[in-house]
Amino acid sequence: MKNAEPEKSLSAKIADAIRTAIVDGRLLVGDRLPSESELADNHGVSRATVREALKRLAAQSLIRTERGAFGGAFINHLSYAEARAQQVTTSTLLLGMNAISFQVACEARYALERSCTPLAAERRTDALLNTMRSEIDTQSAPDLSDEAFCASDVAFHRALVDCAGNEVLSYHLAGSVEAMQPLMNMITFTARSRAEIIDLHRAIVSGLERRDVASVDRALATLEAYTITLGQTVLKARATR
Amino acid sequence: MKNAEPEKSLSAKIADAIRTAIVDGRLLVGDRLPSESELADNHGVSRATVREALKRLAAQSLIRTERGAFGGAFINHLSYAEARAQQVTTSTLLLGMNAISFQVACEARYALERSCTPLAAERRTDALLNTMRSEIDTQSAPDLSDEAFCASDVAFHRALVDCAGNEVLSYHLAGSVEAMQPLMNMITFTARSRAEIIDLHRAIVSGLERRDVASVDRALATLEAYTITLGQTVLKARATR
DNA sequence: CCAAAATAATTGTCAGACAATTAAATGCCT
DNA sequence: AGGCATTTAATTGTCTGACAATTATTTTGG
Repeated sequence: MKNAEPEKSLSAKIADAIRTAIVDGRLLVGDRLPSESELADNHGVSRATVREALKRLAAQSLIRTERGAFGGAFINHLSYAEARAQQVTTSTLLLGMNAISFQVACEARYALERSCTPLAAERRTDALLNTMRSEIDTQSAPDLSDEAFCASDVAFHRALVDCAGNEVLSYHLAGSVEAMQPLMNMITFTARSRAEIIDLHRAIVSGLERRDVASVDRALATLEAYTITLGQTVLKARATR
Repeated sequence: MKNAEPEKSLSAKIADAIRTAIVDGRLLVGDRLPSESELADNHGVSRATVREALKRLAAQSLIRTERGAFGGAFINHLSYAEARAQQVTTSTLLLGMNAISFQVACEARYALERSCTPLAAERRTDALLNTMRSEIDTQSAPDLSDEAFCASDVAFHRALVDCAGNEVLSYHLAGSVEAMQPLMNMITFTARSRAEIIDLHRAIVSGLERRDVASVDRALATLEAYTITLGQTVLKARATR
């Protein structure tokens, strides 16, 4: 039986070896890898090949490199911000490249978002409620562009998610909420539809304030249905164009 | 005001430029990038630098490269499998590196998982229910290792998530479910605790079969509470060791 | 003792070369 | 003309050696 694998390049193999060592815990945060020259000798390849492998790992935020004496490649501490950025990129591309129906994407996003309402109602802080109110104000400006409206919408929902007071949850939801933005940007929001959305946003804030889980959930369900309707309208208009 | 950025390398800048073009849709799936030599000329850098940039993009599955005449770097179609693999890696590392309490991770995971029960009850298929039953059988083997038990547990929950019949939802939940496995592997499952978990798994399958959302949700809530209890027991035992 | 300069280690970049791979073009034979 | 083998050209993969840039440490000079 021959090799079924599509013959990875040396740099890919070396990157895989190091990545596995990191994920398995054989290399710990802060550990320094050998210098590029040493790695090249160890693996019997040139320094250029080692560098390509290290750049692959750096692209995944697994390592960072420092120049100068006693510099080198260090196992990176993966912060929430980095992890979130990567997840948003991946999710955005996945949605953008796979001809996913607006409805399916929307369904997933609101299903996930509604999962945090019980925690959010319990733990919401005044600071986050104020953030949400401030975004509602932004959204109410009559001369706002559709893109700015969507951006504020994302900020509003991020604050909602953050209300759950669970960083891990916020991290996971970041991808599902932010990756929707390009799809949302395709929608032309009329004054009427903006008003509807803003009303629902107000209902969400009010529900959280009163710790009324059911009303928040209801508002989100209505928002989901309304958003899907808007999406379908856009698609229909586009089809007959 | 000086540059606040920590002086990115040329290869990072070039990678960023191409990545932005992909995310913004200026480069579409299947498009071919210029050859490495052309890119080097265009950007006024050496081929080695361009290659490092391309390897960064390849590490994120944004491009693939083909050798030979008319080969080159092509904008990759990001499949669900690739996106999921990346998300699992990122989530696993995030959980492994951030001293996240077992409780917080568990809370997030079950909150997300419970979000798909309504859809799962509505759309569950016989095939997936059988998968879940088969995993329950696996889990019931008395001589199963803890690791194998956890692996089967993950497979069970993946099937549950897939019941929702929404690929986007499955993708997002893959990270939260699979990234918990290393944490779960730290738990020593007694015969007693396995029996409890298996009973709850049976309740979940039965609830899905009857399309009884409330009973599935109840079983998941119980499972969450029980898992957190188990985790705390392990931590306590470890602290007094 | 302190500050300035030299030193050494290390990554970042470059230039040029050659090997390996692969699609297309060419040539040859029937 | 058609099919098969060979050549060609384009392109990525890898290697080598060099030099620039950066930075902690060491040395030197006052």
